[in-house]
Amino acid sequence: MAKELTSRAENYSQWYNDLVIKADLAENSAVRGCMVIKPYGYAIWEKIQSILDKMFKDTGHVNAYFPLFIPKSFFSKEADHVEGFAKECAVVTHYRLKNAENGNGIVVDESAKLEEELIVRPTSETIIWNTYKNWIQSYRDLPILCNQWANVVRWEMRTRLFLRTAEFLWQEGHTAHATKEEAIEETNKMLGVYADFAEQYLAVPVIKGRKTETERFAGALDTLCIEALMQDGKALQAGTSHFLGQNFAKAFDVKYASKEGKEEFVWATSWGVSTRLMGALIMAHSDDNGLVLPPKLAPIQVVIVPIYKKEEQLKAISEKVDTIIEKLKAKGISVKFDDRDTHKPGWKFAEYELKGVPVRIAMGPRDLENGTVELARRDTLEKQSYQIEGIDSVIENLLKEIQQNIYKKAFDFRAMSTHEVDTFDEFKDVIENKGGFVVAHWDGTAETEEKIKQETKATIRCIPLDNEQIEGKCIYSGKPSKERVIFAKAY
RNA sequence: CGGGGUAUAGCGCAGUCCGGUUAGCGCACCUGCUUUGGGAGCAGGGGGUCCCAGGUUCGAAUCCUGGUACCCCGACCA
Repeated sequence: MAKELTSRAENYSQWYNDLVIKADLAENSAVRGCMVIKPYGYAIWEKIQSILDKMFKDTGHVNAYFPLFIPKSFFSKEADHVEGFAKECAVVTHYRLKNAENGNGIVVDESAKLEEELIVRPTSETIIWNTYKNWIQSYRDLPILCNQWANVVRWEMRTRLFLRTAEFLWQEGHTAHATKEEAIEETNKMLGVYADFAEQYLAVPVIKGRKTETERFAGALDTLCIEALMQDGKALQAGTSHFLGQNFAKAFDVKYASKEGKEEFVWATSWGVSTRLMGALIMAHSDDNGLVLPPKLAPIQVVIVPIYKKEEQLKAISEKVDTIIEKLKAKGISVKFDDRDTHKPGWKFAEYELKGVPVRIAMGPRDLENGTVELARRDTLEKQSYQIEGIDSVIENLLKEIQQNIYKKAFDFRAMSTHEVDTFDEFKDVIENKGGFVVAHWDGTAETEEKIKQETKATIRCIPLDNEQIEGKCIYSGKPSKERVIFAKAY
């Protein structure tokens, strides 16, 4: 399988696509640019959802739901916002079909044209702020801390499973605050939640940073992000948290009466992560044997494969396995006993490796005699025999160790793939030949950023939040710079 | 929207240039026997609108005309 995955893969993106499909995560749908998330892939998404949802609630947020369709007029109220999204919107123009007069199938009924077109949401700021207008009168109504789990549609030119699909699943938080300070604090807080999630659950190290003006969200005053590095040396924006200032409050006329009795515009934030996180998960950890899932997100943490010749052997194995399953479940570990006789053990081994199951238990006649099982860990592919007695604790610890090891591996890879450069020649060389994060001085202008992008295809991923302030010279213009920023080619 | 490519079984492909047996191969699928500690072996079997429409021809997967869909590279983007 390893050979099959790589030999057919002409490049990294082909490898990625093969992996997604073979690991049974997702496939292209009949609809252009959309994907079908298959049960195994969706189980991972559900894990991501449930953990994030708890983190949101622990930070005082509640869930709500807003409409899929946005009247066109709403959408155009914030100038930057419409500018940023206009080119990728799906538009609903009619509400009825009819039989074609020539008897050839179904056509759009032209008499059912909508007075005002509806936009399928590419993001929900406008419809939500139009709603918040009715919810907010006084400082007593603030803050509003809402999140919604939803699908959105962005009519992208080019798509790739999980990384960029025309329709994707995400969560979008939309908060309203009385003061600028509070909104900025919220923006930072949620970026922290995302970073914690990425590092502790996805086991993907991320850099918390600030987008440059050109990379900023359409309509935001400040966009914070977490940037991750994939194994092919390209960067992936894994989540964003925006400080929207009063832009949307002004566009939708959302004011509140302050304690002092003054009328003030509300301050806003929005933040989101999407099914793209699954792309990050896949590209950060997988190897040629398939997916490598961090135990905290694996739908199946332990799979048990019996090895037997006769029915009696399977029976004997099943009895032993039952007690192991019980103990594991008592520790909250999800376990699957695959006793199908339609596939051979070797086939199952390969299959569960492809699916990234962190720990595999094999039990055969040899083990029955010795009172042992064989444990195999997915991250290192190492195998070792253990006594059945106390195996639940061994596995519990092993899962923790795998979680840490996967993170460490990704962390070391990023450290190894991060290069500081001081000249543009060096910069071009690293971007071209090594990839990864390139840390360099930049003069702070959009012109320089644009020129570097045109010449190298590398963009400024972010300006790290905790960035050390060191004087230097811009690698491109030679003008003074007060800090280094992170460049990379990105997905 | 520019440049390139592809369309043949569930998947991956050969055949097309140079028209001519019953359209073929690998994987997958079904049956049987032997197997089962790393994707088993042998034997047999099923499965086709050769993208669509028209044309040329005794004869078209193959040639001609028109259309459609998808993929890759750019531009755009979470």
